[in-house]
Amino acid sequence: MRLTSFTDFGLRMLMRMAADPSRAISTAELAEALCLSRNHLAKIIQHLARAGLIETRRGGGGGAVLARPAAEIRLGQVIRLLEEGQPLVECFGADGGACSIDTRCRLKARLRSAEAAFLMDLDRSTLADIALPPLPKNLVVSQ
Amino acid sequence: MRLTSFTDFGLRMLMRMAADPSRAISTAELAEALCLSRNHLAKIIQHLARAGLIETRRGGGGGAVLARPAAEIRLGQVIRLLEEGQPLVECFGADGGACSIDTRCRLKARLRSAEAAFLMDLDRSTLADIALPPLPKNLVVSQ
DNA sequence: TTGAATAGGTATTTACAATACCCATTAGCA
DNA sequence: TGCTAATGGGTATTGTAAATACCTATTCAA
Repeated sequence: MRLTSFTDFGLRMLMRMAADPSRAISTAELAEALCLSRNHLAKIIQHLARAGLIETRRGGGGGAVLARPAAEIRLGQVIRLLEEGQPLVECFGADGGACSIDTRCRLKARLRSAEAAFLMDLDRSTLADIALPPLPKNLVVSQ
Repeated sequence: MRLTSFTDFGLRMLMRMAADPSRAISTAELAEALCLSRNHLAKIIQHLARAGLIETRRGGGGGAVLARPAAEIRLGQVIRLLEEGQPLVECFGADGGACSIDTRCRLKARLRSAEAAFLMDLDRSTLADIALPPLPKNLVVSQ
């Protein structure tokens, strides 16, 4: 069972934004903080923005801000979003009709149930619960 | 969130064995039934056998049989086994110590909890619950 | 003792996540 | 009204690990 690094990084970005919700953070700043390419990170930002989780502003002084209070953003929601289009097993995918077992398969329902349990458990927490405590300015983060 | 095809096929193989638990099924037969390469499938068999879930016998008339009654094999158990060594996120892996957030990370615990919820939900079912009903001999499975 | 089957290592292929690059667009500011 | 800083978004490339294939040794039954 594996989440994509897309999701992994998305979560870390949100954790950082939640630590200082009033400030707009640029992709460049986030990329440096997470030791990640700015371009890749920008893709995740765009995805989150399109989903309405964050708001972005272009131009000087621009960047990304949480669209809602961190306490109103549930973790399950975030992961559902970032993992969307990633099927748990092949036959859950868009074209997953080639299964020879098909209708007689009693496994599918149980996998779906377990997936729901996974997400529901995460929904018990919000972004506010995992926000990064802001670092003291003089503390250097070792890479 | 994704399971490997290794796990996917492993489950399907077990479903089939559970449908006819007294019979030893050869890898060749299973491979044909699942439209899968015999070699690849053999790897999964070996893994399951080493874990004690099934027993294999070489020589003529050999094959694989469930080592325990299907009703005693829980699905969570199977998936834990087949997915072993597959970390949910990078920092859960063996060398996942390079995280800049590290000790201040309050996400890890929640992910672990959700993963446990996923497996516990699956543990509510056993192999017997998802055993394939045996196909009538005259019915051809379309590929 | 022969043939059918698993055991298991190694090599190869392939798919896709991850990354990099480029240019358009937008907004603030002097 | 330019200039600069920032995102938007497409496309191309790379890298890695899963998936597959192949080969040979070993084991067992008849």
